[in-house]
Amino acid sequence: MPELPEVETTCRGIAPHIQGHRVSGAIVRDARLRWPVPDLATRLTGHIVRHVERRAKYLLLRFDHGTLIIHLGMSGSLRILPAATPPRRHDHVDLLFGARCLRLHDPRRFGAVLWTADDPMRHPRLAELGPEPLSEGFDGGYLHRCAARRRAPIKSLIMDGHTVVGVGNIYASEALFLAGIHPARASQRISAARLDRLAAAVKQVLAHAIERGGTTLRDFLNESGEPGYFAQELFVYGRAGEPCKVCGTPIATRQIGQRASAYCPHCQH
DNA sequence: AAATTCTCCTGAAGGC
DNA sequence: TGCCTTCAGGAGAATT
Repeated sequence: MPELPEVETTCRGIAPHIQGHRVSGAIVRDARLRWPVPDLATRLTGHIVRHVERRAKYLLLRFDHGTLIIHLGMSGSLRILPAATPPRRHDHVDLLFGARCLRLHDPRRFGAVLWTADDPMRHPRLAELGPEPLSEGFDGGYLHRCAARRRAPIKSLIMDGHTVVGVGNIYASEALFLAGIHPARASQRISAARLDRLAAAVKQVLAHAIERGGTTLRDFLNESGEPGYFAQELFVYGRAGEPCKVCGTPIATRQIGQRASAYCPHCQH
């Protein structure tokens, strides 16, 4: 499940291999992703990838005549491989660069490959997104304004891309633990001081994970490509029933906004 | 407007 | 061993 740190790591991993390189062809083996994949061969062959960047969990491959927008969904991954590498099951899309290719693998097909000839930031998928969590625009004050008069659980609020992008279930859970805030607490009933701590915690867990992802052996030229987080560093996510690492109380879980949510009943209020 | 529910899809895990 | 059921999960769409 690619979270923001993994998408960022993917972005950094593939950029050196395709930025400034000319697309020599494309193969769409299965166009049935979240939305139908457009005819990439016709659209991209002969064009040069000018820049690779990330916005939220979207990867943007900028060309002179438009931008390819890629989302990895729940199970997607991108790798740089020899173009002749036989495709495995669920290898849906190849962007060819001479002897190499950028290959999209996505078993659950929740991912997306979209094309826009206009400013990608105005694309319907990107236009309404909130600030990047690691940007200056995201802080306690901003979160406090978002939380005002909102009765939704704080966990739902920070996982909503309109509030802030890239905070998935793992990092929302971990950040709320670090901030000592119960995931189900009504957003409007949390003090500005505690929201300061929450914003800081979100930045902390994401920055740490990105740092780990960047320093971990991730070779986009070969296999590898494991999750960008480390189970032994998690305080609550995936630890239901296990003792809290701080106080020893068993970690509890409950459904919040259709998502499993783990928290420490003693440390989080 | 805000909140909630439904939906997509497959691999993994659990039950027997 | 193997078949069947259940479930997770990002985020858009539909619904209340």
